[in-house]
Amino acid sequence: MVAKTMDELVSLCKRRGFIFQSSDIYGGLQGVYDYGPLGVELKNNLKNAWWRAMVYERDDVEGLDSAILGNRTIYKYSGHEDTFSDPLVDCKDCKNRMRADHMKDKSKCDKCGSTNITEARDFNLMFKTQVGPVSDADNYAVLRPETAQGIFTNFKNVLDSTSRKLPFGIAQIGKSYRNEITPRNFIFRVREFEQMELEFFVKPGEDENWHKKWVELRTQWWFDQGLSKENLEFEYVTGDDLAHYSKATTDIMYRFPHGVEELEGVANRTDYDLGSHTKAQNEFDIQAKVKENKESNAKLAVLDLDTNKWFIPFCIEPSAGLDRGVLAVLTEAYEEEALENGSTRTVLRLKPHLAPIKVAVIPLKKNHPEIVEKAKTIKNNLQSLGLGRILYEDTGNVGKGYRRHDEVGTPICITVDFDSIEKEGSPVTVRDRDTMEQQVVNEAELKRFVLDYFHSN
RNA sequence: GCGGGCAUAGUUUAGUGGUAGAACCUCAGCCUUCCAAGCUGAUGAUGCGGGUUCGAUUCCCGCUGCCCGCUCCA
Repeated sequence: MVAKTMDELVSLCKRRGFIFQSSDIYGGLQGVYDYGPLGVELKNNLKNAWWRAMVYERDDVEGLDSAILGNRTIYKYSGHEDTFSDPLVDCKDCKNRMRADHMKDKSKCDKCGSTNITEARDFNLMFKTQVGPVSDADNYAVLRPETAQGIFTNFKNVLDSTSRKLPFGIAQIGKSYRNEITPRNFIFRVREFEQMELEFFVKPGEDENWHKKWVELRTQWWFDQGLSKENLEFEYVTGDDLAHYSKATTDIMYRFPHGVEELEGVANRTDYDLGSHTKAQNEFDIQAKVKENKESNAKLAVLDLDTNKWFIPFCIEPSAGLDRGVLAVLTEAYEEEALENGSTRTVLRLKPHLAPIKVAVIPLKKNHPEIVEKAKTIKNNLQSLGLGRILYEDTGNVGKGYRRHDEVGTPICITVDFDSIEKEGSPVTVRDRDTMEQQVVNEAELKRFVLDYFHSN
């Protein structure tokens, strides 16, 4: 009995404190959302899982946290100033490209008069902001439209400080900003969003194999986050649909409530970015079509030890939307389960490592001092394991506590009852979210039990 | 950006030109020895701004936000 519409998710997210409309008390701000008490836990858990897999568990990736504000010159050479501009119309016949708001006749190509033209396509505007006290139209910085450029512009810094050799990657998680014309579908398409990007640098010629490899690795990672095979698809982006920097892109698509859409894009960015940002471009055999650059002060190249020649690496980019990941994980986990007695329960079957609350400790009677004290002691002991948030839960009765935690995805609930304070070994009841089954565990074994549970799931 | 729809407690909703009822949730207390039980009580809403009117949550206009289609690509 799976029931999941976007409305159901939005409602649950607000009710339980995962995600709120931003600036809500002043009418909201289009395409901007805030993460609440449980949302921040879920998002951080997903983020940490990515960082662990991409940085800690690999020997060929370094981390980075670059600034959101950037010198606009970065985006002149990255190609974003040209492509993230005003709404454009393309003529399919003569390939003429026009600004929609400057066209003489909105239905005809200015150049050849053909009516075979595309809709006005908005290449998302970048956000600009004034830096420093002087207001000057030319004196502005931009909010990055992708975290990637911070990686390319720090390429030499990272190389110089870590003595990396190809192939190697630089990983970054952070906010990006795009002035989307149409934010839509909850946190799917928004103006402020968070990306998890890896730029993986390889020798030209090895790029296509690495591209394939990264699609596989990233797909497996999404499975590890609980997404099921039947809800994932691939889309091979070709021709005009490719981004300006890409030679080939494979999109990892997920079946969201509103349709099958991109969760992560794995692009072969070739030598486009380093080639665009490097100085002395003509010293290298740059394959991508890049703009002439006389402003950069660094060579973004590596030395080929075999030929003793400097060259610009190719770059494979797995770029995932963190907010989209949160939405996918929530979509996958949400279930209205029909119970035998005819009632239903809402349960978020999140992978334990993603659950916002790891364990809830519930006193059977909230006004029984000894039971309450024992429950709080157990809560504190489990908290010290460092697994994440452990919650002392004493609202309502036990059944109510279970249902409440089913709904937010807490994998296990521990109930402290009279046996726990009267019997030898202080047994408590451990109740499983997915099966609703219970088992008795002595207090002394509880830490081990919980650790084992989270390590094996 | 274009076209269409919507906006009442946290959620789901009822209703009215005379300033709003409910259910669930939440909170306090009682009760309760394991799956949203019961009893008592409590908090809480007409998105924002203007107009018409004696009086607007209701009618009109504007704004904002959300949803659907076009569009998109993290």
